[in-house]
Amino acid sequence: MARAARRKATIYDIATAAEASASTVSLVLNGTWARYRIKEDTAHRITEAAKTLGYNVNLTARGLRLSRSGLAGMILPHYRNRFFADLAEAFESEARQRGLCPIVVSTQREEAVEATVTRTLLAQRVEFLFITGVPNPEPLDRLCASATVPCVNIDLPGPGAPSVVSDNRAGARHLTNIMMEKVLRRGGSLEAFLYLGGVAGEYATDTRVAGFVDALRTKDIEPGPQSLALSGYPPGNARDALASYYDRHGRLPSGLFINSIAAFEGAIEFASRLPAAELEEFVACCFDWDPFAACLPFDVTMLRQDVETMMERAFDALKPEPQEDRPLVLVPAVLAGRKAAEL
Amino acid sequence: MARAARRKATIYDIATAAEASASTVSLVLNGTWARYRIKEDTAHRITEAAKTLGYNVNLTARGLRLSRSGLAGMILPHYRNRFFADLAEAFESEARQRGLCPIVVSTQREEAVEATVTRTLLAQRVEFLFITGVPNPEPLDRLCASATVPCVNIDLPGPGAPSVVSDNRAGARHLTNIMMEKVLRRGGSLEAFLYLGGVAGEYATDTRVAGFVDALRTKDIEPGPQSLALSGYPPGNARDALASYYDRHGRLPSGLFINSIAAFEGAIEFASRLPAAELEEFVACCFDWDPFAACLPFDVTMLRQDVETMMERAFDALKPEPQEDRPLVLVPAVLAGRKAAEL
DNA sequence: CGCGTTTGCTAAATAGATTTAGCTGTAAAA
DNA sequence: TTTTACAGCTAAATCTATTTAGCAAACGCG
Repeated sequence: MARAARRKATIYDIATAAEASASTVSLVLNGTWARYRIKEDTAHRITEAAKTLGYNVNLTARGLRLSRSGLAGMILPHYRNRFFADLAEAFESEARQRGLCPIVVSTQREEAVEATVTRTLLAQRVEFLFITGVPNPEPLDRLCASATVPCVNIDLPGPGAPSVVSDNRAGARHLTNIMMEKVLRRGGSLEAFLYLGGVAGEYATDTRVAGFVDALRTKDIEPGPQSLALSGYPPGNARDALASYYDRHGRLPSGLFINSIAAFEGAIEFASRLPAAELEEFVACCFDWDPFAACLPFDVTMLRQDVETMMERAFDALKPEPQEDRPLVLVPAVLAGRKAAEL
Repeated sequence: MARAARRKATIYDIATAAEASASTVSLVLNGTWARYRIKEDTAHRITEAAKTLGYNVNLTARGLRLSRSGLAGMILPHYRNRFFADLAEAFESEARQRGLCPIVVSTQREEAVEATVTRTLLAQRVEFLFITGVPNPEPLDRLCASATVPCVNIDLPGPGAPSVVSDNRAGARHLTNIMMEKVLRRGGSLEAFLYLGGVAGEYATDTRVAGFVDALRTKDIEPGPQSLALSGYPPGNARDALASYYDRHGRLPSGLFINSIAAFEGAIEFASRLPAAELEEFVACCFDWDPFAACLPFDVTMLRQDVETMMERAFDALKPEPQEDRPLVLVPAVLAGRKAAEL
């Protein structure tokens, strides 16, 4: 216990202990010793010494020598919903399978943070960077390009790098179709549909709205601007937008398309204050999944984005041959949760 | 555009471009040049060259030289609930404020993963490691100790390192008191309380159960083993445990104490299949918060663990003087969400 | 002029690993 | 006979940034 807080052991310490050179230690510890025909006895002495000294390789030194950090970077807005949480975990799992150490950093959707975090990750020499949920990834793509670090845009695409996104349009169409069917079966009106949340001009929102409109048009309904409440990300905005709709119409929409889970938080904040009877009269859907949201006391259909496949595609996009022919990869989303089973 | 994919610029490239030595470049780029009386003109030439070459410091090289990686490590089970998600974000924010790059890695509650991830982070030379949600952190604490890397146990404590946890007992007592009051006001029975979820023998569960028991005893009720369904973490287990209680008693418990959000997921899976009337007859609480869970169609009180304060305390525990006098820091949890406002 | 100080900068050591070239001698292949 | 392969290992170069010791020129002062 005497001098417990001494320096960490290095290959030089092992070399001394095992009476060999540092190079030999390196070769042995890297398992390349067979190729370099080092005597089994020597190898054994070295591994023993390493164990005794509690040796742990210094990846900083290795990284410097090899110009490979062994780090895989990803930035995302936050972890507070299942989409990003699952995305982060899928990323970690894929990175680890490839022998890389994942670094995931959240940026709270702040442009300044996005830029500084990207710069830091590039300075840490991450071997590539996944950029998730950034409305305009182009400046970040440029930063990566100037550092010659490959990157992929996820969820929100950009022209500066290969991009992987959910098939928003098809998914939204599907969700809307399901809502329409349900409303028709109840004898409700398709005219009173509302799209809630998201940001106009942003790829994900625009493509989902397009799918929503696609579906309604098949029933000869042309949703006007009053059917679109693109209130942004903050839950409070969605709550207020829904409250305002309720005030204007004296009731909830017959079909509510919720852009994403953040808007859902706001919607439910308002809706849960209404009498139970009113909730039974409407149908909702959300382009995201959450286990609790799926159990709320009204009819809600949720779509789960296929984050595992998205991650696989993102790693594919890193491969040597740049797939110039398909810089934008669409991944279908899947129905999820309790209500999905009933369909 | 000719030779775009060349090597990244180093201080040597800048030295060549600015006709100075690498040392001067380093001094200038680190802002220490005033102290080393380097001419303003030289400094200017160097910063210009750095900008032109798109220089970005190599933190791997710096880390090797300084024996400081600038990395802050944390492991946690997953990101899929607000507790861990918020913890991760609080950690990132605190780490960044200290000029460190946060590395958070999830371990899926698998011991093997916990060990290998810890080893990897130590090899990356993180400056310290926060160990979160690990039932038995001791082996990991030992790994850190043998690498002379400070660590802190969070959420689940251990004797091997300073620990920071929520004040589970006081929080559980508080929640139970609230439930008892509500049940009494409704004229219900305090005998039919159930504690659901958690793992017997695990610190968090045991201390929460203790608080639950504390509160009931003040009303002269001694909860027996039939009042404790410590079904573990998987939501499915909690669902089945609650279903089994329902089968045996023909109704839900009058007061349901849910150990954590994971068990809540299972509970709601079962409960949401019951008729609405049954849900109105019972009261629940949970030692965790979730925005959707708080809006479910029955009376639920949620406690939010104060992750921001927990993180502050964890960083405090890193300070030079080891606070041997209080190796276990208790952080009070706070009532949260919609129902909290009604109290 | 001589001695000491200040200015402005650089050479060299250092951090901990990886990898290539090479040491010396023998035996097999060309 | 010459070349090559092999044995088992090590010295030395390399990766990039930091930091200290110290050099040369200019300057000050009596």
